[in-house]
Amino acid sequence: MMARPKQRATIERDENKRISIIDVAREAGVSPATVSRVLHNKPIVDPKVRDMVRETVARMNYRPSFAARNLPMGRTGYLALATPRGSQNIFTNPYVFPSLEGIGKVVDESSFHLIIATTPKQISNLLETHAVDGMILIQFQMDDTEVEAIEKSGIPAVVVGAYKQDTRLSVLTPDYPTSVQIAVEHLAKLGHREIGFICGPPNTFKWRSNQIAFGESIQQLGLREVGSLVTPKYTEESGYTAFRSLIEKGTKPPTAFVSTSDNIAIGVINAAQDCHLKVPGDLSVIGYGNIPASRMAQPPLTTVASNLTLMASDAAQLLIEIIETKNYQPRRVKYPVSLITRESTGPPIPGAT
Amino acid sequence: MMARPKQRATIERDENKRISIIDVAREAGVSPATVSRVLHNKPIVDPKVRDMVRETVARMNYRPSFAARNLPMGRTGYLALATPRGSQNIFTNPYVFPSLEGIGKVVDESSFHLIIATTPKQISNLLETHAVDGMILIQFQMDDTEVEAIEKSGIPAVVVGAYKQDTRLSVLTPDYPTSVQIAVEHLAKLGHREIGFICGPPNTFKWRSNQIAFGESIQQLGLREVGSLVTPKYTEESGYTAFRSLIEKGTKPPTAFVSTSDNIAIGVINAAQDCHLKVPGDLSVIGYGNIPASRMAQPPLTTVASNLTLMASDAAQLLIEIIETKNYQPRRVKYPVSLITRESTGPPIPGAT
DNA sequence: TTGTATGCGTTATCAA
DNA sequence: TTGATAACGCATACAA
Repeated sequence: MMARPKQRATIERDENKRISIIDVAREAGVSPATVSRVLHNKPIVDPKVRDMVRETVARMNYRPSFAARNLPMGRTGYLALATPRGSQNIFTNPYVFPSLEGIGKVVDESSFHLIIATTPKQISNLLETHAVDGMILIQFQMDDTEVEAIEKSGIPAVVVGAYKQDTRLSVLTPDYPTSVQIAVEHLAKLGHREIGFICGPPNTFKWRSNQIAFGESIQQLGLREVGSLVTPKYTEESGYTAFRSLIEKGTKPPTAFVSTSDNIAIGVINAAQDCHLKVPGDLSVIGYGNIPASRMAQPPLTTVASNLTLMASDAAQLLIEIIETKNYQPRRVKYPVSLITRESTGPPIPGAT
Repeated sequence: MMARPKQRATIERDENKRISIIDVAREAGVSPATVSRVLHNKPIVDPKVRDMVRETVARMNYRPSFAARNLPMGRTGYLALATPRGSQNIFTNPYVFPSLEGIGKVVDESSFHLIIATTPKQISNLLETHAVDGMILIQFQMDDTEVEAIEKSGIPAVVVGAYKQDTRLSVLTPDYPTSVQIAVEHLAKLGHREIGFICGPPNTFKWRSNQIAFGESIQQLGLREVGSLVTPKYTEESGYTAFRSLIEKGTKPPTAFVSTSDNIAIGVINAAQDCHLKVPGDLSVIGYGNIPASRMAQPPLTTVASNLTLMASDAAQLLIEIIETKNYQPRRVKYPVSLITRESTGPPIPGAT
């Protein structure tokens, strides 16, 4: 009863139908298994047969189906780059492109394709349909509800950036504490005694460790923390507004700010200049991220850089390794950061205004 | 690893194994077919059975496999956004994010997932493995060799931007000729009589139609074309260098430039200012694209805008329609453009320098 | 070294 | 209304 005769015999070729490995096998006069072995360069096949099959494959212009090939192996062959709020204005989110470059290099040389999910819905769809074998997570915040779903989905995932301690995911992080420390040290060396900290929104994973690092650095160098600000977003507008409100409240600003975001730092500089303060004479500002806009700022922004492209390519590599070896041991890697000195920092000039 | 006999029967649940529709069927005491019918809300199923199956699905937290579900339908369920040179510096390629936003909206509401291919290799891999059902093409140039492969692959594809006439692909294009025309008219109205054109690299699809449109506009308004430039890239550096070399050759520049790229225009402005020319007093400049940087430029750039997000979402919608209806009739749609007047254009001031 | 047979997880076509 | 069962296109134990 399983020998149900096929409607179509071999006589007529159906133009609409995809050509399959069976067609190739029949044409070459071998079994599908042999064709498969040739396609995968298995050594246990007769060179003559191999060449003949290869010729047939080429002549018929046969390409295996990606989905069908992965199905028996219990995988999809797709990875995802997941980043909520990803399609926002690029000035507020300049982190995806460098990541894409790093991931692209790895994907190029792998057998995987790359999905991009830039909305919560796309991310949860991916999870629910089992449409990817693993995920790279970028720019997630504590209140992004998808992290919960990802954690308990069991899907392999690698986080680039700060993330919680108690997790089954692997995490590749820039050395945020050191980034704050070298920023503070740079300002101290220039002669600043009163420094403010701008840490961005508190609902981010890096917030707490940065706060602690700043406090410690300040204390170690015998400086005073003055005029620190909290901003609701990592945007220029956020930084601008925060500084303006500081001034409007009549608070005397410090002589320097350390920000954990270039965008915020640029906003602060603009606000300060609009308040007729000279940067860096009256106010020095350090950012974080070394985004393209930081180089273009007036004055060009001193900032702390990490190699996001490298981190992303390492993340992709690690993710593929996890998928292929099924070694789900979470790993944590810390990446070095470096200070890029430009013109937004300098010695404080008392009474310059 | 395939026909490996199961060590354990139904008694103990194998944690490593994905739960399949068969597991659910067995648990619910029905056939897989019935479960499938419930999942697809087929009306021909007994309400009691339906509810019971739904409950079982929920209890077992069962999610159908995306790949297995699409395989019998002869499709993959994935679309691709393809853009060569995509991971370059975001300042030279600010077009992908708005596109991503538009496409994301459509993908969110569809049953498709979105692949992103930012290198030639990723694009050809996609083609060769049949890993996507269709492609959206952005920022392709005439000498991108992949267009040839895409054309003859037969895969459904929609191009956003300029593209050749003789093609089986659908094309959604901003109205480039009008963009040039309104730019020239704006300058004429301000009193400019000698205008230069900067059209970017000649190996792009929009080059020729733009050139023609500029010539016609100039002629119709009785103006003179002076000091037109060709740049090898759509970058700030390109624009900067081109203008500097004009000056260094001793050529007297026109009083205004129309550029087909914001990046180039910004580069020209910087070069002019470095040559001690006032913008817009000595030189007015119009760009194209309305990229974020155009608003931040000093002075803010007058430019021509098109709605890239809308075009991209329309492209995604059209692509899905093509795939689902199998109507491969190529379509062409032209999208309106509008002038955004900022401070980089003004009346020419003779002898201002 | 090669072919056969089975499984991957689902949908669709039957027959019951 | 439901249940077997054949595809979908491929990879791979196992037999030959």
